[in-house]
Amino acid sequence: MTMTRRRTQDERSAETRRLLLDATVRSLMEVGYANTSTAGIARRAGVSRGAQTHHYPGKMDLIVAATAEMFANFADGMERLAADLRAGRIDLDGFFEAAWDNVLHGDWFYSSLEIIVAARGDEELRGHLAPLILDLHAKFETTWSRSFVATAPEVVSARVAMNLVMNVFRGMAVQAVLRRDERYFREMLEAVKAVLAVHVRPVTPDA
Amino acid sequence: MTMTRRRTQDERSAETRRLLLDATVRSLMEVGYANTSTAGIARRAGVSRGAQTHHYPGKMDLIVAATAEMFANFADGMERLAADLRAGRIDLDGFFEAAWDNVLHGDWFYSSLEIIVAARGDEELRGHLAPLILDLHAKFETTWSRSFVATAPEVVSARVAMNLVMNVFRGMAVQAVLRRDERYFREMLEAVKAVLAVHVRPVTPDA
DNA sequence: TCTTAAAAACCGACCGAGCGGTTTGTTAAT
DNA sequence: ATTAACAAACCGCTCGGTCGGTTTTTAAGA
Repeated sequence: MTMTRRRTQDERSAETRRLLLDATVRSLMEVGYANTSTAGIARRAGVSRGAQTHHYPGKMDLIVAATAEMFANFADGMERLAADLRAGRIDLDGFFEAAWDNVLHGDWFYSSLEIIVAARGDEELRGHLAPLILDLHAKFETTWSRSFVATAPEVVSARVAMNLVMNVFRGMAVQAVLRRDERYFREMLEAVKAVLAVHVRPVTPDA
Repeated sequence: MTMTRRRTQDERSAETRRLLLDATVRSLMEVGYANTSTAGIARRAGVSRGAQTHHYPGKMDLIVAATAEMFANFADGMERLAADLRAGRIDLDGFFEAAWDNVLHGDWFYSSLEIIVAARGDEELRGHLAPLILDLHAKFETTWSRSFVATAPEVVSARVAMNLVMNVFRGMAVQAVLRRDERYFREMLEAVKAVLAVHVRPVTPDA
């Protein structure tokens, strides 16, 4: 028997919740928000619908909880990447390459795009998501301002530079849905690096 | 009676199709793709469901037809704007302001965002939309290359510069869903203008 | 330690609503 | 008379949400 006998209630809850949140993100990635159903999530999680409704009574609860966790994971990942840059383990070029790869191939961007678009016409969902986004954005700014200094802050501040990059990445990732052109995106990425190098440079390890 | 008697069949069809396509875009704007239904479109159009199914048998037909028309309208609007720039009726600053206003407050961006996101998980829809996007993009490039020249083409070509701007606008518009901050977007827009002015300048009227 | 009642986790059937699509019938143009 | 435009009822299906019942864990008392 591979069965784990007598798990505590907390363990059972945590396991089920984990399966459900992972399945929610997977469903958003695979079929999008419009085609994501509570039944589909439960099926992907390998959990009964009863268990799902017990832990997350409504669809909204699932989406919001999954989003909150996903955002936290992404903020952590970016901070780790920026820490590598500050410590000199990677250079500016490697930082942008990794960040873009994370946006394009990670779960975060397209999952959040799905729920952001869904939130546009859903007052309640928007109310739940707005604070999560604000929090994520604040974390980004902290990470970025610790990692970069502007060369000419009066023209383009470090904060504005960060948002420019984020917005270019966002736009590129949206475009990538209907335009799978590796060369085009490489060209764009190089241009972003070239343009940004003028306005911002990574902090040098002062040790 | 305000009734128009004895309209020709073509007139009746054109009118009904127009009402339906307009209603489709309105529905996408108001409730998003996920909550857009054929019945809702017919209701918005003030047309019976029978008439709707007669002209556009499936939901896909409505979406694709409305998208095609919307893209064409947007391409025309941009070309008109660029023509104003080339003719000296507006300056570079006015061009970017109008373009951004069009993205943020026009129907085009958010409607197309809805269907692009929906297309990500829908093979058939993607197949219908991809050529429309390619066509729109080609028109953009023509308009842009007639209106701008790169100052240092070997670093950032005019084409790349255009795509950078488009992608920044895309990203900003996505962000605007959950972040209604006029000052922030003004700041970003000024930065885009400043950064781009280095790499590109409008063609001067040669007359 | 053993018993047992309560609580929590879990299960699956059920429901009304809304969906996209089909079909049958009616009105208007040709 | 023929055809296109329009109308509305209908169908099978899936959705999110609800609910009564079962199993597992927990905790209190003998």
